[in-house]
Amino acid sequence: MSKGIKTKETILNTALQLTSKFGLESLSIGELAKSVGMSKSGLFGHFKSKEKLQIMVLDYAAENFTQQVIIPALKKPRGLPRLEAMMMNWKKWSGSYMTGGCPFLSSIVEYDDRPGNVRDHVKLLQETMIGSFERALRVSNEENQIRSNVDIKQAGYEIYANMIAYHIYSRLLGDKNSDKMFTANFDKIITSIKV
Amino acid sequence: MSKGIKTKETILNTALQLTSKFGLESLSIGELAKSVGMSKSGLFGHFKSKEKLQIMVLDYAAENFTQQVIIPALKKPRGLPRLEAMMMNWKKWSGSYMTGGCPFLSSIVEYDDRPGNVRDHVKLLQETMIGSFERALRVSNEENQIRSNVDIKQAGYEIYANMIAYHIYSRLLGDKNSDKMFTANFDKIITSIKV
DNA sequence: TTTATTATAGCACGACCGTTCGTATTTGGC
DNA sequence: GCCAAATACGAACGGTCGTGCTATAATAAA
Repeated sequence: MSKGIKTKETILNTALQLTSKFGLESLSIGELAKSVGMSKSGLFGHFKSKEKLQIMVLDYAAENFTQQVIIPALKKPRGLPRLEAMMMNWKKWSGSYMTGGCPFLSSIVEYDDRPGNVRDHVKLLQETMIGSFERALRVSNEENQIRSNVDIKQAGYEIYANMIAYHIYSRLLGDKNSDKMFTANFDKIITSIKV
Repeated sequence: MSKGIKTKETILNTALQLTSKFGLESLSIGELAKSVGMSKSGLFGHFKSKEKLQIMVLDYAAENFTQQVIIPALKKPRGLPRLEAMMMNWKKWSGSYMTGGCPFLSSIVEYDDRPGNVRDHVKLLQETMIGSFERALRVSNEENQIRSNVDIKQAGYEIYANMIAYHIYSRLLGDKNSDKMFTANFDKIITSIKV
């Protein structure tokens, strides 16, 4: 492996941490270079623009998400157990950034009203994630774990809602019951669709 | 009324619109002055720092929220009808900013990991809003509209989750069914706690 | 080891940031 | 209409932003 992509990895790793704390927009090249310990122009050379850096950070986070949340869940039985594993993995993953929260959430909100490549990319990644949940739900349907008339998109929406709310309750509000409420709500959603 | 607070009102009005689109942090004094049509230093004189401007924008938005969401709902009967009215008013209110979404959401996410006055203020305002929902739920309890063993904090959490998810589904994902899913989820929550 | 390529640093650029200051203009009370 | 107070302006400050350019240092290929 060439040295180039190795430092790139280092940069993205630091960038992801900063993003999780300050958001994708506040991620500045100068500050990032300082954190990594290299010159601004040296770092800049790896990405040809700030926008490309942002998108690479998003992809890096997505890859991270897949490895930590999706892949391990595939070891569980198809359907609901797999979905539940995803939830638990996500909770652990989003809490694993000591200084910040889910690296996507800030990007979601920052760019939801700003057309452009970054917004498109954020949107794509969120759709992919929600798609994973919906797929698990469809499989649950095939396996007769949930009622056949369940509205899968609606269930995915509710699951997603639970994740975001948990994030805000635990991070902004600092509610010590947020873990309990997250689990209770997820259980409630599952109970409402189970056969 | 003195001219000073009249222009201040104008400034805050424009600032709120910009905030709803770009977030509190991206709100720059120069850009804001240009939008309002006055000099940067002239505008700056009304607020003694950027942080004070940000907090005033938050308070202005909160006042706006109270007037458009809470007050009108008070005309409805106590308890659940009032809560439902709040939801509908909020949906209309958060969609009333043509260019952006709920002016709070961006601030919530931007500042959830950054200690300081802005964060404290955002937190306070969110707690106040959620408190309004919880109060309506407690009244619903007194009026025997919901079961006496309902966990009010949990119900407030779920209602809040629905609001945030609706926002993201409609704004970022552009899902045309988000209205339907929002209503369906709210109804589901209410049904689950009703007597 | 020499060579070609890649990676990094240093410097400078124009633009914008929040903020301060001195000065002009406008306003409201008398 | 006068005068003090409130309001607005223009210019400038030290910083930081993203982004080029050029030259040097480290690496990979020959």
